[in-house]
Amino acid sequence: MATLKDIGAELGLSAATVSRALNGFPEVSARTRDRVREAAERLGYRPNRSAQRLATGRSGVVGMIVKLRADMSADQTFFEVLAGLTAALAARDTDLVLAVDQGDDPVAPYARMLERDLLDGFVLNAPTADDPRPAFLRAHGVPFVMHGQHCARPDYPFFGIDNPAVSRDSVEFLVALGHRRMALINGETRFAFAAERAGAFRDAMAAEGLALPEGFVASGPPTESAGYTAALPWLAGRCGPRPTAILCASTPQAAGAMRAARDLGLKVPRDLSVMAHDDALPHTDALRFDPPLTVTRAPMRDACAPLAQQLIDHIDGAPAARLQTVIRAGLTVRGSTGPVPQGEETPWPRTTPPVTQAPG
Amino acid sequence: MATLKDIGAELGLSAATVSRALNGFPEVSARTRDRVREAAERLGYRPNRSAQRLATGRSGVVGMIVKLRADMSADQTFFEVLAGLTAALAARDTDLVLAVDQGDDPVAPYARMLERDLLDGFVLNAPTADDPRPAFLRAHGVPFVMHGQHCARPDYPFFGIDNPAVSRDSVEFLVALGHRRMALINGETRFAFAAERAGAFRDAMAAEGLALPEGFVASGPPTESAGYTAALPWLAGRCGPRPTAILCASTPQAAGAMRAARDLGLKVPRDLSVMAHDDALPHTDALRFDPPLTVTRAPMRDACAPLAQQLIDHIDGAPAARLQTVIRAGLTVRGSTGPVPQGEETPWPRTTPPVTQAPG
DNA sequence: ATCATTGTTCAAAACGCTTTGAATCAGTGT
DNA sequence: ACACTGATTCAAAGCGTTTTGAACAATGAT
Repeated sequence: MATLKDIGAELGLSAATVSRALNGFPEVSARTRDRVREAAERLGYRPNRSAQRLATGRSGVVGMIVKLRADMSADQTFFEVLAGLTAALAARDTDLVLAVDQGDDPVAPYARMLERDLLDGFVLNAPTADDPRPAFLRAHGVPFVMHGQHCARPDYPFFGIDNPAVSRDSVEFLVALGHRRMALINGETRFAFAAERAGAFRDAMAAEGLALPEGFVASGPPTESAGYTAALPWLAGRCGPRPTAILCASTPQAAGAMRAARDLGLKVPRDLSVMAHDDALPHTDALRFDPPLTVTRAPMRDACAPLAQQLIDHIDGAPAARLQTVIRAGLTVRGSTGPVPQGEETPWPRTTPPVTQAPG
Repeated sequence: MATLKDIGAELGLSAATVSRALNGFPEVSARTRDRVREAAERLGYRPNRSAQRLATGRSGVVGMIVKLRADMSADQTFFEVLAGLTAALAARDTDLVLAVDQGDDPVAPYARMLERDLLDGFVLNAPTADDPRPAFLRAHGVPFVMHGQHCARPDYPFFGIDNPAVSRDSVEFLVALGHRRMALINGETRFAFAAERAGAFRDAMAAEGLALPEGFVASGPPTESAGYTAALPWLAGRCGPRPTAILCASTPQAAGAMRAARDLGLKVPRDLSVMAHDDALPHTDALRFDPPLTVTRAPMRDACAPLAQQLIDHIDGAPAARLQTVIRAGLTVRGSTGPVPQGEETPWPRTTPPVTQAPG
């Protein structure tokens, strides 16, 4: 295996110059750089990672904790993220090591990983509303990046979508179609994204002057059956006048809602509009919607490269404030939404005094 | 962060002695070793992995390729193995990095990983009958360990179970109960373990002088529906006299076979004996069998520590021949097997001349 | 001719560990 | 007293990088 010294000897240069040339430092002449690059290529030079890491003081390893369910399965998104992250991190000469965890303490696995190995940082995912991990890792001085965000304005690097906008855009879109009774099938409320979406959904309804009885906000996992179970009583009219539009946190939930409508003889979009947020996970792409589903869309796949980039920049010392990305999901109108049905333009009655709209 | 030199300074020793003391070399006196250990503990010493790796010439990283299905899911056993392996490898100061792969070429992902990073070795799993990976990795001089084995007598380190014995023990057990018509619901035939089990099943039947029409060996994934689909026509008598015992490659398949029996009004074990090989995966533990299932059992969880150990020993230079573990699955008799039903003691008719038993 | 300036390169130190070969020290037998 | 052991310990070299501080050469200005 060729080393820097070998290349230097080959060209009559010092190892220092060769190192600089390969790392693109400005003070080496263009001619030298080219000669070095050529020789490195020719000799099949591969930098020794251990030596690089020793010299730079970094381990070149970042960690991620995989939260397992009791049945030893993980989030559907896991492999998608794993594939994307390993590739993106590899491009920056960094390895990803995983630890699986089944415990109740959210920070314990991080503590274990920290004391065992020296990691350069962590990738966190699935933030909960009162997530203790950011404070814990900050206290230990460990860089990390979050996939998502656990509060509206975090002080750490993260990549997430504008969750309030998802709800707001959806409500406004439905209102423009004349809808006045919109229900929400949300994600699991322990997750921060779900809390944000629910809050913004309520705010948006209030901003439109529309009542929203509590019973018309459900929450559950991103499964077809969760969508079905939530939608069925609403559409059967068991909770009061049925909603004319249902907003779902995930596409499988939307599939369930549509099945509930079908079972009750309701036509989409004639009698009911259904829309969802779409993470564009490959396994849900297989869901064939009829009619095709109107969605707000933000491919999860697109998160990996920025996450890797931002984490490594943060490890390299970039301030967190510069490493925050919020993307706005785009609204794609398809066939599952339509104008409010004739005669169904009445909002729900107010069950409680109107909510005072939050400032801002 | 304390270094070896710090500890040496603290005790008036050289870094070399401290290194030896901590690594348990025999030439340091017991007193010194204790003092060093105490000081290391007190100063919170953690060895710098990069420095260790640079000095020893090893990267401290081993790789594993995760084969994904088209729907971005992996083997059910994946997380079980991941958790066990990372823990076992961590105990030997080694990290596991994963690469996910969806391609058709079995060796391409290994080639990619090799050229990108310098790995100390690989963990391979799910060997197929004509697995090209051992030859490829050997040609590149990369150590590896196999979970399972791709042929009867491999020349590489592996940890696997004695698959022929699984079939043999099961057949002999059923024969002892008087059964003469046994059918096999096997694993997917591309996997080596399934080929071994099928071969040994046929041999064992032949050794008992029993006919085995081709139609009574099925194969499929380890799912309940695969078991059901395979068993139903047999039990309905559509393929000739129905088997009095069914041997399954996995417990979900056994669940399917038992459901098929129930649907046809057959009682287990009165009318049909069912047994299976049990990998003891946690997600299948949830399967409640009624009656409880007779199994050959070899917990997959037990494979991780030996796999890690053998791989690292191999990297350290131990010869492959010393690093091969074959465990014999134990037979646990429960309620799903019983004596052959009265009047069903007749073997299947020979459809072809009796197979000459393979030597050995 | 001299002096600064800029651009390019180098030798050497550092990173923290392992390992080699030599040195020290106690104890033993002569 | 002597050399000879065996048990401990040490200083130094090395692993392959990155980075520092200095050196060198070419250029331009004085």
